[in-house]
Parts: sequence; structure tokens; C-alpha cells
Amino acid sequence: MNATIYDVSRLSGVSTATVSRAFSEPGRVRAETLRRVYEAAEALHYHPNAIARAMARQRTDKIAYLICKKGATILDEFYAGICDGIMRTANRSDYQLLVSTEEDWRLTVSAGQSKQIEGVILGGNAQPEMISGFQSQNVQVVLVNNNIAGVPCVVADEAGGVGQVVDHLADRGHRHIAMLVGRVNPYVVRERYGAFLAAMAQRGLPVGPADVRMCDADVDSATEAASELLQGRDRPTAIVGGNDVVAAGVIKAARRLGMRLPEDLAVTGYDDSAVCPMLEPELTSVHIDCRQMGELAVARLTALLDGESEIPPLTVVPTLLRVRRST
Amino acid sequence: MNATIYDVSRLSGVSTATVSRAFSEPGRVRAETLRRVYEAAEALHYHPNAIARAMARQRTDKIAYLICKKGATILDEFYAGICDGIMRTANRSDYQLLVSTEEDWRLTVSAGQSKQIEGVILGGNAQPEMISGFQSQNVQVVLVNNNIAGVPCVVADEAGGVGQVVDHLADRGHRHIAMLVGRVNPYVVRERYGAFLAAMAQRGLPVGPADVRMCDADVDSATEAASELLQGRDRPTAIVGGNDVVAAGVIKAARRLGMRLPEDLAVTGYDDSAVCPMLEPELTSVHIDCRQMGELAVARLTALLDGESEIPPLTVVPTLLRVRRST
DNA sequence: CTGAAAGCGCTAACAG
DNA sequence: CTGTTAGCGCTTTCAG
Repeated sequence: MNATIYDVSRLSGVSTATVSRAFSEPGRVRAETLRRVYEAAEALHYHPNAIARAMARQRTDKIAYLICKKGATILDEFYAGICDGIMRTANRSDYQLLVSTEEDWRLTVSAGQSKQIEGVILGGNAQPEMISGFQSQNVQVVLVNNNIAGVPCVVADEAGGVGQVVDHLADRGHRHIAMLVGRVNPYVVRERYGAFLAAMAQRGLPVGPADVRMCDADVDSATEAASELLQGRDRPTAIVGGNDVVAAGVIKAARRLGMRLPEDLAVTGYDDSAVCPMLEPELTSVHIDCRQMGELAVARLTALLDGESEIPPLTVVPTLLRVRRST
Repeated sequence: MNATIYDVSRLSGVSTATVSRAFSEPGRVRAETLRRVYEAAEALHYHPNAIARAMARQRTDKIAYLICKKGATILDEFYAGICDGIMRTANRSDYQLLVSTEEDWRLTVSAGQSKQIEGVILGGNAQPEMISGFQSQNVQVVLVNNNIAGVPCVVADEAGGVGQVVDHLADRGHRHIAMLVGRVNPYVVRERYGAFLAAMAQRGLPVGPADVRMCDADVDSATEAASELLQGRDRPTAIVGGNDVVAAGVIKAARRLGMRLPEDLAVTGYDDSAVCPMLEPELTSVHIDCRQMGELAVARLTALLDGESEIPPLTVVPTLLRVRRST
């Protein structure tokens, strides 16, 4: 059996309370006493038992990250990046991290498994009722890649990213720019789409009704939609992809129509995912620091948990255009 | 405050022991009593407290998944898939799952944070001393995507996958087939490389010393290496990529040399990652059911934890060639 | 089949 | 600065 606080207490000749303090509030123990406690602990290979600690403190120090995204591929590159940032930060703090999907969570919690978490980070398209459900159980909530009033949110600067794309294309002399958006997270679609219209309007560039198209989130849909876009009368000289997958579809469609890239058509992506340098030509895309988004989400959550009062309601992570050969 | 077992005991008029049994061993309680307990629990919104349970049982029901992979992108597509399978399975069981990287784990555990896990799944290139470290603390270990004798392992059928690739290319009439391997996980490199030589030998196809090359794991290295391979005298008619990233590099190099694909050169990838359908031409690749690997890893671990005696030392998940337009 | 009671390992007043 | 002590919520013998 593992050594307990009693063993350490006995060996070091101090009370269990002091041993406890030595590990959780070392500042409140005399240096000499501290030394003796640590020595005894070392000798006994003592490690505080987190379970017992949680029990006594009525605090679990447990937080969860729930991915709210329907469909099979739960950990796409974007959410994996966020997850990465969350994991790094959480694992280096005193909090323990549970990772799950919204769906699995519902399943097990309703099955009576209470996970006793103190806070939760909801990634993606979190439903309002889920949010209020947590809040009613006194579980703090932070949103990532979503923006709902009244809950601290961490998002990327979509408007800024789209603005950089449009600026870049305009600089290259493009005036007829179209956009093809994949149906991913509604929040993201809304933001990027809105930002595109705004950016174009601001620069006085016209956007006709045929210049903005939606398609499904897979390459094939994008390829097909792009094909139509490129075969219509008055073809655009540049297409802004709502994400990299869509942009890949645009490239495929253009290639099949025998167009040269970027001479006949400039293409941009969004997310700067791993695929960008693999495409031919390499894809210009907007880089999002997903990991930082995750880190900030944990920071906001722990601040909330520690009772800090000044939590910014919205944290915006900057985005950066990565120019490559497709533009 | 949340309702406790005492509240339920009082309201239902049975002892706390019976309430406890009602939730953990319903079979040992009379149906009528069970009903009363559940009714009371319902009324009080009672949920068993996992912490207290763990404390009393001296069991944490906690397992961890550690990703042993150096470098920045911790959750690449492959490991994300495994992680997905692990999460799904673990979250639907009674076990709670902690996800971390080997590195972060070391950091926090050495800092005195004992995480009290009962079992661990080590993904990728786990060091033997880490494995024995866990075993010496009575933590059960299962390996994924790695194969070390004496520890239950879950791997993909690399030999089968490579064999299918070679068969497929041979069927298409290729006799001079080269391989380009990226330096990823040493286990994977060893397996795929060895399997290639074996498969070629078995089919009586010659492999010259210049026909197998290593490169770094990024596209640029692969592009460069492929370029050299394709500009040497006696150029191969097909190149087997050790993974999809490398294959993307091969495609880029071939395109830049003005070659037509697959007429002048057939290219295959490995992993069947999301990039395959995005490339032009779409990449033939070997599909690995990563999620299943994760699921099986959890299954092996829980079997171990439940004291089952018949744990297969090696679990091999089948692979399947996905033929696309690059061959 | 059910109940009584003794912990599990640690923390947090409260005293000193 | 340190010790005493009463729990935290649940499980688990051991009786009945």
C-alpha cells in the first residue's frame, strides 16, 4: 500500500495537519519543519492522494473539454489543435482534464455517472440548453470557437483574417472575387461569410448574387460547386475558400478545366491546415493559432474557478495570412 | 449541496448500505426495495459521488492515454483517430479518461501531482523505462501503434497493407517500384520498410539500392527526395510513399517535372488521411481504422484491469487499400 | 436480503 | 507556527 499522511506524520514527528500544510500551503510552515516533512515523505515515497484531497476539500479540480460537433470525425485538425492547447495548459496546472464529445457525455451522465467537474470548455456548436444545464449545476462554462452572449468566449479574429485575404487579393489586382463556403460550424460560416461581404463592401468591390456559394463540407461538393462557379458567365479571377478543404476542391475544379494557377485563378483557403503545403500550387491560407485558443480557454476557465472577477467576455485570437503560391 | 446517500437512505427508509448496493450491485437487493430507493433518489436528484466512491473502494476507475511523440503537432490525424476511438470507448465505460502527452505527464507527476491512474495506454514511441515505471507502480499498460514483447499491443496490419500496395502496382504492370519513407515513428518506419522489401522479394521484383530512400516527415523533404529519385537514371514507374504526406511530396515533384499521373508515374500513400481526396490526382492509399485501434486498446486495458487472464499479446487491426486515381 | 459501523486519506476550523 | 479533531460520501465486512 502507498504511504499516507499518517506515515509521514509519524516518521517526521509532526502532526498530520502540518504534513498536509507542507504540501498545500508550504508558506505557512517553518522552513526547518518543512525540511523534515519532505525528508520523511521522500523516504516513504509519499505522494498526496488526489482522491482523498478532493473528498476533504469538496473540490475535484476536474474540468472537461467537450467537443460539440456532429459527424464522425470528431477530432479534425482544427479541434485537435484546440484540444492540444487545452491539454497542455490543463495538464500543467493542478486541474485534471476530461475530454469527451457532447454526445458521449450525455450518454454517460444520463446513465448516472456523475463526473463531478467544476468547469467545462465547450468547443464548437454548443447548444444553449447544454450551457444552461451546466450553469444550473454550478459548473462554470467557457466557449471556444463560438460566441454566445453571457458566456466567456474564445474565438479567432475571423473578420481580420477575411479582411487580410480580400486586401491581399485586391493588392494583386483582383476585382471580381467570389467566395465558396462549406457548411461547417454555423458560427464560423456566419462570421466568415459576413466578414467577406463587409470587407468587399468596404473596398468598394462588387459582389453579385452568383459570387457567393455554399456547399457541403467535403472536397467533392466543393469541387462540384467550384466547377459551376468557374463555368458561369463572367467568371471570377479569384475564389476565397471558406476553409482549406473547400479551397482544395476549387483547385481541383480549376485544374480539370485546364486553368493555370494562380495566373488564371487565385485561390485562398482558411485555417492554414497541414494540407496547404501539400497542394499544388501550395495554398495561401489564413493561419489560426488553435493551440493558443485552447490555452486561453483554460486560462479563462481557471480564472473563473478561482473566483477572479475580471473575466473578459470575449477573447479574440489574432489571425495571420500565410501567402503561398496559389495567389 | 447535492443529495447524499444519507438523504436517500432517510427518505426511502432503508440503510445507506442498501442504497449503496442499489447502485452498485442491484442484483443483491429485493426488487421492491430497489424501487423505493430509486424513487427517493429520483426525487432528491441524487447521483453517486464518484470521488467518495473511489475513496471508499480504493479504486479510481481512472485510466490515461499518453501520446508518446516528440514534436509540436501532438494530435496529428493518425493519433487523433486513435484518440477518438479511445475516448469513445472509455467515456462510455465506467472509466474516466485522462489524455496527455508523455512530456506533460512527466512534468506534472514529478511535480508531486499523483494522478492515481489504474491503467495507461501508451500511443506511439513509448520508452521502455516509462513502461517499466508504470508497471512497477502497478499500473497496467497497453501499447498502441508500437510492438514491444511482454506488453499487450494493438497495431495495424502494416505488412498486409504494404502487400496490397505492391500487389496492386504489380497488377497494373509495374515492375520497377521505389519506396520513399518519411522518418516518423521508428516502429512504423521499420514495419513498412521491412514489409516493402519482403513483398517485393516475394513477388520476384528487384529492389536496387537507389530504390529505397528516407526523408524527413515534412512535404518539402519528401518533394526534394522524390525529385532526386525521379531524376536519377533508370527512373521507377511507381513510388510507394511511406505515408500520405510523403506521397503528396512525390506528386508535387512529379508535377514539377512535367510528368503525367498516373500515366508516367503511379503514386501511393499510406494512412488514407483526409488529404487523399484533396490531391490531384486523388491519392491511392492504405486505410487504417485508427478508431478501432483505440477501441481495442481500451478493451484490452479494461480486460487487464478486470483481471481477465486471456489477453492476446498482440492485436492486429486489418488494413485496406483504397484505390484512387493516382495509380 | 438488510443494517450497523468502521474506515478510505486528507483538510479545515479551532485552539494553543 | 503547530496540533486536535471532526468530518467529506461511500463501501464493506460482519451480524442479524
